[in-house]
Amino acid sequence: MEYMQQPTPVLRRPLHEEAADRIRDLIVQGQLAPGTRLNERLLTAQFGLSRTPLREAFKVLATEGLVELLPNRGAIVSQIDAERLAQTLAVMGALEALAGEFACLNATEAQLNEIRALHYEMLAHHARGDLAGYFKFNQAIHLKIVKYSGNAVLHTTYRQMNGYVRRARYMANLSRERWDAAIGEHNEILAALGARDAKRIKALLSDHLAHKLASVLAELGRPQAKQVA
Amino acid sequence: MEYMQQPTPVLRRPLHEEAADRIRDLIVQGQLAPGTRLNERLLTAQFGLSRTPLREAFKVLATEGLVELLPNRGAIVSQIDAERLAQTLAVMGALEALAGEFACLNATEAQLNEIRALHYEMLAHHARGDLAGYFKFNQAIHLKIVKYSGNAVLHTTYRQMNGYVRRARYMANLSRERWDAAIGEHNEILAALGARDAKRIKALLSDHLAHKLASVLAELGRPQAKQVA
DNA sequence: TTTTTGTATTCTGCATGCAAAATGGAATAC
DNA sequence: GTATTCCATTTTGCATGCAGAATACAAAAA
Repeated sequence: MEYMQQPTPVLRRPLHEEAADRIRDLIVQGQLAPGTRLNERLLTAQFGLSRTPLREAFKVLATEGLVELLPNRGAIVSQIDAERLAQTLAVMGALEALAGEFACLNATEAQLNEIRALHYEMLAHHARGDLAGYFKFNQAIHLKIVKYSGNAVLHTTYRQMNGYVRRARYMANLSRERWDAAIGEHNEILAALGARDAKRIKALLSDHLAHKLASVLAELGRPQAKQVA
Repeated sequence: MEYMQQPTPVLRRPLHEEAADRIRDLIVQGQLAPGTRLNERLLTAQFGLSRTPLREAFKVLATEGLVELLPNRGAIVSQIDAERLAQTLAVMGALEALAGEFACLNATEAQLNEIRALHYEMLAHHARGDLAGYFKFNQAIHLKIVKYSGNAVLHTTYRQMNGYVRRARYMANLSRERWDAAIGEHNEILAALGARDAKRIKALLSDHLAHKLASVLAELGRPQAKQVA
């Protein structure tokens, strides 16, 4: 026979990937707080695998910046450093502005409608004063814009940085003014997307993320001297 | 006694880091061509370590995108995909434009002088028609600008992408016109840096990288349909 | 009490072992 | 000649073993 059997969809994923995904989720969701030690014995027992793939997962997560490897003292969940947070948000701003441009050019109408749906969900949560719900849909919108840019490198990079930033939970005391302003900005962003106005969306997203950064910096009390963010 | 002995500078680095660094260099320098299989037995023999840290290094390099892990078939040097290359260059453009702004604000005069020195070295190689020498100093200048932005996240991200891109060696047949134009752009960039003109350097770097991208796309024959780069 | 020292235990970093999968031919069938 | 089957060898993925570093903690000293 000369036909090929397609390589079995996903019979089994490598254990180190499985482990990395599970730990990553625990970290990003906040179940594993910054500074928490990642005890190998406990985690191998919890995940039902051996130390080898677990330790491989540690290395992957360290490369992503979610975990810190201390020589001879194992791995801890990386601390949320105010300066690094600010720097990351600055970079995310540039990335998302670029993503917005591409999304204007490449996104299908169906994809824009997905974003519109999320937008109205978000408005609903804002109207109710539900910050957590707002936050969730807000995140989803930003991620969709980046995804529909069609640039996979951009998407991967952005998501990784978002994983670091999400842990900060700085939104907890978002002021009402800033919240309302953000909603206004989102309305404009949606309009620009619908109009496929790349220049405008770039400017809007750039400003939107700059405001977000400013509000985070205010929250943190501007601990850094230089303006690298 | 209550004094602390400082934690020994670097008595020994973890083996997986050592291995990752060595393999990364081999890949970025082009000694290990895209598609090359990374045989564990050979590499452990060559590096004088066991499979465990070597395989950890593979996972790190896979996370960085330099290596691809094929289930049950080990690791290969990742292929240079034209689309991914274009997407990466687009992202690097946005990153470097941002870096330029920060560098204008943060770089010391001494740091600018370093960049000036590299610039003149580059001009010398251009004058001699030495493409390899030009390429080397051109790279160095761009990396310095990103470094002196003072944004470590930006720097790390940019360097990682640069590692992927460098392997393409697309500069091999840079046209004389484009080369001369690039030199002109670099002169302007240097002037804007010296003048600490953030707005201008952002525009200049954005254009400069867009031109670079265009020249690479021309080289590759524009294989992608959508404009995601 | 507070600090220091000694020691048992735990944990990490790396090497090695083992089963399953993949690879490379040689022999066979078409 | 080309394609298929079989088997030996290699290679991978993961588990386990072992030495040394780190940690915890009790006893001794200040």
